[in-house]
Amino acid sequence: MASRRSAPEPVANAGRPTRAPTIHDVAAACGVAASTVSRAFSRPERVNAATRARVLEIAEQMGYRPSPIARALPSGRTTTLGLLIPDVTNPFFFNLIRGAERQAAAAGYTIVLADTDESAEVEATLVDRLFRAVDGFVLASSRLSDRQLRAAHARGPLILVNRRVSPVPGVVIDSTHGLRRATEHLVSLGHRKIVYLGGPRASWSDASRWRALQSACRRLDVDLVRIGPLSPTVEAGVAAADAVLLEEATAVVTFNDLLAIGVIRRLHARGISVPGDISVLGNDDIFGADFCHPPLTTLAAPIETAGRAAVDLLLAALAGDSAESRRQVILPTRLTIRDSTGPAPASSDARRHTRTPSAERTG
Amino acid sequence: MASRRSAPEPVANAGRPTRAPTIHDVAAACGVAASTVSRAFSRPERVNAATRARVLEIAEQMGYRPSPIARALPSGRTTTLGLLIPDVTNPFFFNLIRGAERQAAAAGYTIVLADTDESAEVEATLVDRLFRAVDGFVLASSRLSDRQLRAAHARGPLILVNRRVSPVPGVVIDSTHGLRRATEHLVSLGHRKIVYLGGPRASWSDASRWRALQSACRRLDVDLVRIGPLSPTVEAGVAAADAVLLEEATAVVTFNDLLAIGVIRRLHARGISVPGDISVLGNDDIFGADFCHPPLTTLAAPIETAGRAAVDLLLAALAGDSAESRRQVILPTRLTIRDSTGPAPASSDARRHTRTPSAERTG
DNA sequence: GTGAAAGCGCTAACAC
DNA sequence: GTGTTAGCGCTTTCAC
Repeated sequence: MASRRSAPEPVANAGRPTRAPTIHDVAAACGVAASTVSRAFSRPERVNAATRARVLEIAEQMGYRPSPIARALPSGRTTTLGLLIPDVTNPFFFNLIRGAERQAAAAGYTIVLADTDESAEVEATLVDRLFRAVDGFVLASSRLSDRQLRAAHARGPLILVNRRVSPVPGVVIDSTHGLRRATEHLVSLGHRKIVYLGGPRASWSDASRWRALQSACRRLDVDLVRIGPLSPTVEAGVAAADAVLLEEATAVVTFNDLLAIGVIRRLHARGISVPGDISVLGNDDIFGADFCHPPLTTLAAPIETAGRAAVDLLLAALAGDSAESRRQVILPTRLTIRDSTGPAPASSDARRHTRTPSAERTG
Repeated sequence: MASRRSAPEPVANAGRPTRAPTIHDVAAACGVAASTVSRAFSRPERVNAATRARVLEIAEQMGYRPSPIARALPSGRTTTLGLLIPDVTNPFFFNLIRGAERQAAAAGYTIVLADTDESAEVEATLVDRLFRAVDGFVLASSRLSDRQLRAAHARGPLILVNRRVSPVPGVVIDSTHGLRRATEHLVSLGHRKIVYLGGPRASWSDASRWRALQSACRRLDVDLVRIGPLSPTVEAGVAAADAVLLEEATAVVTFNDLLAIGVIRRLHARGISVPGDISVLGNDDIFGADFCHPPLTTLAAPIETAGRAAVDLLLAALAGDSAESRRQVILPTRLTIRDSTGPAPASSDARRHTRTPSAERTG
């Protein structure tokens, strides 16, 4: 927003800003060198208390504000962190953004937010473009390849969220334990066959959840089938619900809550009761999971904590704390039982709705 | 993320980045002057096609990326837009952020996102701090005073969302018409007394909605009382529900959907039916308004469009289009009828729940 | 069409 | 403790 040329007189020409005062203007007004003004702001302890006070006061009077741009050029530090998200409107990321933003702000850093539109190509372009403009990156649910991520990490500080690529530091939400609890929960309710509604193809979380669910189901000897990959949206859930019915399962676990909400909506529309006929279990516990109908049983993911932790790791890396910055933070999920899961229907009931799918589809 | 000193050799020292190649490195490798390399990137038409091609190719090979910081210093342009939001976790703003982000990205701009934590002071500090780091601001639901906003506008490009302060350009969502429709809707259902649950004290939208509701109620001769100011959250809605009952109204209109969801939750907990005993009408149509229980009748606000429009105005201002950049965009809301509003109960019923509030409160 | 040179506003040695 | 002097990597006149 800097304009140029004109002198820094306090002319009130609204809209057409006058040149903002620089360090030199302040220096001249104070009768000191520019470097002293610089120090008064960035290294206050290295300047005489009296002169510092005078400099600060006059600077304040003149309306002087240090230019972050000019400051960043010689120092190499922008006090800015890049946060890349596949889809800013996915509610899953809201609290991630919040956590990251809060933690960054607390440390005097500003967040540059960009949406990669679920595209590896866009993501790569953004990393390239922002590389010199930020001190480091937090990449949430990155769609880049392992190779690309390692290369980016070699170029500068980089933290991954929900992705694990050695040796890049990161924070992952581990659903392994939670999905075992979830499976036990379903089995205890009499469910013997589960459908998993998978997430996006390139999603690390999806792969990880699928593996965890497979292992839990094997151990507990329950049938498991997978449908997907699916876009992690309500609409995709609506569209997948009919396929779920064809599988003749009594329970469905979804990659995320959005899919779960979509499935429930479609099942309701078809007159199928949740959890009476089919139990639905989500993942993430997003905003709304507690007030949808029925309230969703889901694996709560501590995503705000993850955002905070990612920024902490990044700040540690920037501070040169190599031990801390090599860490992998693992956050567990927590099974949150609400009303979308219930006892499996007696087997005849369970199948009534799915035995004649073609007839029902026309309804 | 620039490091310094070391030569730009392609050493594979992971984590410790080598100095990134500059325009001078490329120039040397091409046997041209640095200014030619500069032009090849920023003014391609002013350089011979052949040399341009060579420069671009060698630059690509060397992995050269222009530094946005260094570029911004002499040019004064950062190709970055500041977006300030009172609360990034408020779902109302999600689509605003999306709209702004998409529109900015399409024009090659990057969004710097900051959360003002609903505080005028934090907001003022952020504007100050980011002023020289961005080309302009979009302030959503600003908590600053009119005076502060005019001053900021005089310093540089600034667009307001959901706030109207002449002569600062902006986009507002006008609920006047929508609230009249909403009131008619309620009156047609037999409601004669409405409670309005107000939003934050400093909210322009709240004042505007209150005025619109007053005028609609006066015209239609229905009783209207106001409760608030309230924080625009589910929790505040829960907490305000009991006070609503004391007013012996049959309908409640809330500043936003979050409050509506909170009110409904508390009413349910008390065994009061929505819309059987009381109708609830929200504002905004946020994510979740369609799948909460009962689905919310609400005034849908085109907030993503607002985000897009705000960035458009800002880009116009940056392009020096003074006509366009002085515009006020007004976006209407749309009454979306779902299931949280219904016929007013017969008057004896309507009062049963509120006549003995102290007795009920203990239950 | 291309090069040389002078900054943009600040930081960071290095003297004094 | 403070001033002097170089830059940081790029853009931008101004010559040629």
